[in-house]
Amino acid sequence: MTIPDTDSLAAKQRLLDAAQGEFADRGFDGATVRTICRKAGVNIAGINYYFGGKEDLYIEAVKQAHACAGRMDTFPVPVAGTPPVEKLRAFIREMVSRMHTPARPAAMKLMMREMADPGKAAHVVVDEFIRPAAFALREILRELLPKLSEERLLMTGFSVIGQCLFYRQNRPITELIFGKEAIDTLDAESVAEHVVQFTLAALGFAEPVGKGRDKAAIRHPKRGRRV
Amino acid sequence: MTIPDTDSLAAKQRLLDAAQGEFADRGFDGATVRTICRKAGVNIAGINYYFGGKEDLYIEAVKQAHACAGRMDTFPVPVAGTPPVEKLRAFIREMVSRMHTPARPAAMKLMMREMADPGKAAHVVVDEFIRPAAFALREILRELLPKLSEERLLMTGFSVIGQCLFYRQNRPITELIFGKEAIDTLDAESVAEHVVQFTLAALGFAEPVGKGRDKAAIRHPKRGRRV
DNA sequence: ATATATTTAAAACATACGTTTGACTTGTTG
DNA sequence: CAACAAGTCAAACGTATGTTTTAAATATAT
Repeated sequence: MTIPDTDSLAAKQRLLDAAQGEFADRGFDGATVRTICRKAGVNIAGINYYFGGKEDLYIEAVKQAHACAGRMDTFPVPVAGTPPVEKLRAFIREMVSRMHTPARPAAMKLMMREMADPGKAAHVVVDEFIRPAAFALREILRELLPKLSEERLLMTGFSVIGQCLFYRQNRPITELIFGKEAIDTLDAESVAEHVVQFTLAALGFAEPVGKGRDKAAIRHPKRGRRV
Repeated sequence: MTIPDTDSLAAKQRLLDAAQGEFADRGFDGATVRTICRKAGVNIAGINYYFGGKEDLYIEAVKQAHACAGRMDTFPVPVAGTPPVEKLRAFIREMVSRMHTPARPAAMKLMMREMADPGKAAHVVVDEFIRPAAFALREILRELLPKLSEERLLMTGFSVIGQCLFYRQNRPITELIFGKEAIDTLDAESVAEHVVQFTLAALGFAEPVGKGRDKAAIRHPKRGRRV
């Protein structure tokens, strides 16, 4: 029995990286083992040798992707006593930021693809990435709006997430409608600011959109409830 | 030259219907011409005979789908003089309704799939289905909030659409997270009501979520701006 | 009624895919 | 050195797919 040397480890890792890119760009069916192996500089047989088959390679690629993209439960945890409004603001900022300019675009792309129609690797993404974020948001909202029913709490969370996901899930379509240039001008900061204000206003913690003086209205609400 | 008789029309139409279902369920690559032909009760050669190939069949299926799903620019046009708030309310209701319980589920599914990663039939869907709706919404919002910049106008529209699309685009994932039962209880009416109130509150035309008396707050805003 | 065009049917074709095979190289161990 | 396992490689295998071909059946028009 030999301990795999650096070269073989590198081969396996190159395979995973190439797979991540190809699966992200073309999906499970669209990607071919031949292309992945060529991009990785590994022989065709390498996939079956190291992973046992295309499907196992895919699952491993998704696992690595979700690890690389950063886990949702590692959101910057606010210091104790942070007002819930600030927690919500931080959550939205982080969410929009990760959607807009992820550290590993291919990894994020692959994860989103797996979310779009969940396959055999979905539960991994959900368990370690999505669910913690969803529950964290729900707790923030519960703290913010204690009187809200569970159903409304759920839908309110969906309203927040829906806004954040929209720009990533529908970017190609929005570019087709309004032109690539118009969409490109919407940087992560602007989007985050907008979603924060839109959401806080909807919940009564900031001036309504179109009132007040934009960002100033967010930071110093005059009619918004205090927390 | 002969006019196609009813049987041949039926064969072509059966092919289109079967294609719509298969493409919707399995995507372009996942669907096979053999399965489509079998479901349509037509010989394998029929696809190439009637449409010239799988791809042309797909495009035709998408065209028929967008026609069946109802064109977005045929949204119930409000009577002249309708307050913009009412227009927005009607828009959201129609949008959520069509997303939640479409008249032709397969058709809607196929359209959403084509939107998710736009292919050769995307421009058809965009030109005749999506763009009119997007522009209509923008005009409603412009009328509602004349002072808003173009950029904010765009993002506000995205906030509305993002909420409406979320439930359809992410239903499988939400079911994985919160359980199928919890999601199933969110009927179209509840969702529409919530999105309407959330949005109107964000724009300053209704009570914030969690304040007031739910629907009553929507219909009789006390602090909301008058229109 | 005959000729022509249209439609249906079965089989074959060419290609691309995931996988497997078997030989060859390399590195470690007794 | 010999033996053995791990890694690498090119070639082949079996299968599924979209398409084409060829021929028969059916309908339409003159």
